[in-house]
Amino acid sequence: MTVRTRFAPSPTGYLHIGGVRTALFNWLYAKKHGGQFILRIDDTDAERNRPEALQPILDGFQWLGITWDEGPGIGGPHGPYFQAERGNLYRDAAMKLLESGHAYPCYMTKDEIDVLRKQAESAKQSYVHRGKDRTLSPVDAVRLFKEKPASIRLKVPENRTVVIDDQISGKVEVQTNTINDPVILRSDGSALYNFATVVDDIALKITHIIRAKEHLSNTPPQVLIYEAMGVPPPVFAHVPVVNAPNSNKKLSKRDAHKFVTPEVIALLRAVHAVPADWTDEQIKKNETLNPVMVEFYRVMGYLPEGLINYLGRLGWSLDDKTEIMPLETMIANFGFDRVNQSPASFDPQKLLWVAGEYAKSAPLERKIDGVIPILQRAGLVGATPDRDRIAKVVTACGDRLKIFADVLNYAAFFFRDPQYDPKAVKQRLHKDGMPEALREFAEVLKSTEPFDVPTLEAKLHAFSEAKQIKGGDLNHALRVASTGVMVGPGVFECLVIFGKKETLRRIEAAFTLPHA
RNA sequence: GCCUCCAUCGUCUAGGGGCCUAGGACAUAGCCCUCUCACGGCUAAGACAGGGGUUCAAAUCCCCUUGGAGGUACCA
Repeated sequence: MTVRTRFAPSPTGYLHIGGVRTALFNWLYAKKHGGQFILRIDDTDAERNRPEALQPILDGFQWLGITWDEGPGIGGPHGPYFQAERGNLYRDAAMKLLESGHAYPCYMTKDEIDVLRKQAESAKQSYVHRGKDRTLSPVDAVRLFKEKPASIRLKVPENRTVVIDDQISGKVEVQTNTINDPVILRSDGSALYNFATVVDDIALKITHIIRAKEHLSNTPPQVLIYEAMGVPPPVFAHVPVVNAPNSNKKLSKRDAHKFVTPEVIALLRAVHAVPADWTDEQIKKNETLNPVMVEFYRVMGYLPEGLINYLGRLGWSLDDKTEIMPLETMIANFGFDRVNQSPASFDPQKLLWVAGEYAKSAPLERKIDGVIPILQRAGLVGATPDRDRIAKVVTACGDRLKIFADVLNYAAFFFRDPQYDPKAVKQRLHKDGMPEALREFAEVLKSTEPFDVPTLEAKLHAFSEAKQIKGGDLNHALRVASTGVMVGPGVFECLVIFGKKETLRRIEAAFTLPHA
């Protein structure tokens, strides 16, 4: 039997980090066993879903390389893959359960149920719903339902223990006496999640249900539905949830705005991810550009493999020391035995480190491609950028580029005039004797040939030795004069990229800077 | 309230009775490298929630307490 796993996102317009991690585990498990990964769209909740909100989710998966074997865009033998289009299947399944005596139409009103619930509460007992119509014979139930439609509830068997052999949580036992007769079909004929998901998982021949731990308590009623439908339940694996950074609270969409800190806002503005005239409040309200969503990392220039690697290691481990591993290793070794039982906090700092590790080994062309849109958004290069020059800049930046947005921190001055940092000017450029030394060294630069790193380096050494000044000081002054800031790639690398003429122009311009 | 699940450094984790005076990684601090920053190297600090058992031996098994999470919907 081939392994079939699935992920069922709601089309909400954005892809949540926690959801991606769950999807990834499903995908890894399917890949590892040569099976299929299915994407099913959970769009039954009409109020919450907007049809146009599906594309960003598909785009997110595509960016990450999480491919699906059946689902939106490609179809498959068990479609449709949109739950909203499967309503009749749910109704048919519910009718079958009615006919087989596993379900009943519940004619009790909300008020009646409330009275019972209150009674139970005042007696300090928990209320477990058992509709009074559950004793109807199947024939009567069907007849009655046809005459007078109502919600349909599953008949939960009495005095039994439902055992779930969860691949991650272990054996979980629940007494049926604590489970309400769940509504499986609303009085308007639409299906409830617990029912729709089981009907679909059966139809799609899902063999392994890998989902977030929060669904563990949904599982016993679902197992009962499988039973009522006469189908053996699939294997369950409930993955612990992803918590917010440094927190023991679930990373949720609801709290997403909390992660849009002043630093994040500054970051988003820096990479021009949001229109310049947006207020902080508007940025906070934006749902997609938020550190809880994958789109944020795409915009900031994270390598998708890095995100995958990080997410794969969140709640799962290969061994006692491996942090960075190629996807093939992850696929070859993924298993429930090494998935943790407790929640894991999402750590943006560690993600950044992982991203940096991937950036180190990324091919130059990839980095150029990654950096261009960011430079374009910042208005630093045009529609047809000079790839050769960007290649030089990216090479000069080296390991400093952990994410592509870093290009703005380290290399913006290559694409515009220096913006002089007052502190740098004061400390480095206007240090005692430096302006004079720099002026003399500029003369040396004029005659420097070839204008390359070794020659420049040798000239500076010779000059500072002859003038009895610290090479470092001259170096710093040269950096500030030509780049405006204290940090960046090696000075000589910068000068070579500028070229002699531009270098001299920048130094000359720096002499006009006022003293503090 | 009731039901279910969870509990090792700030964070991600290794650990499934003796290899543990608890290992690795991120972050933090210091030193080294160095023209700055980043990278790299070295070092430091930092955890078995508490209490009972079981055992010659417990981070590891059992129980209780505490803490946390999720559920308890004609939400998903």
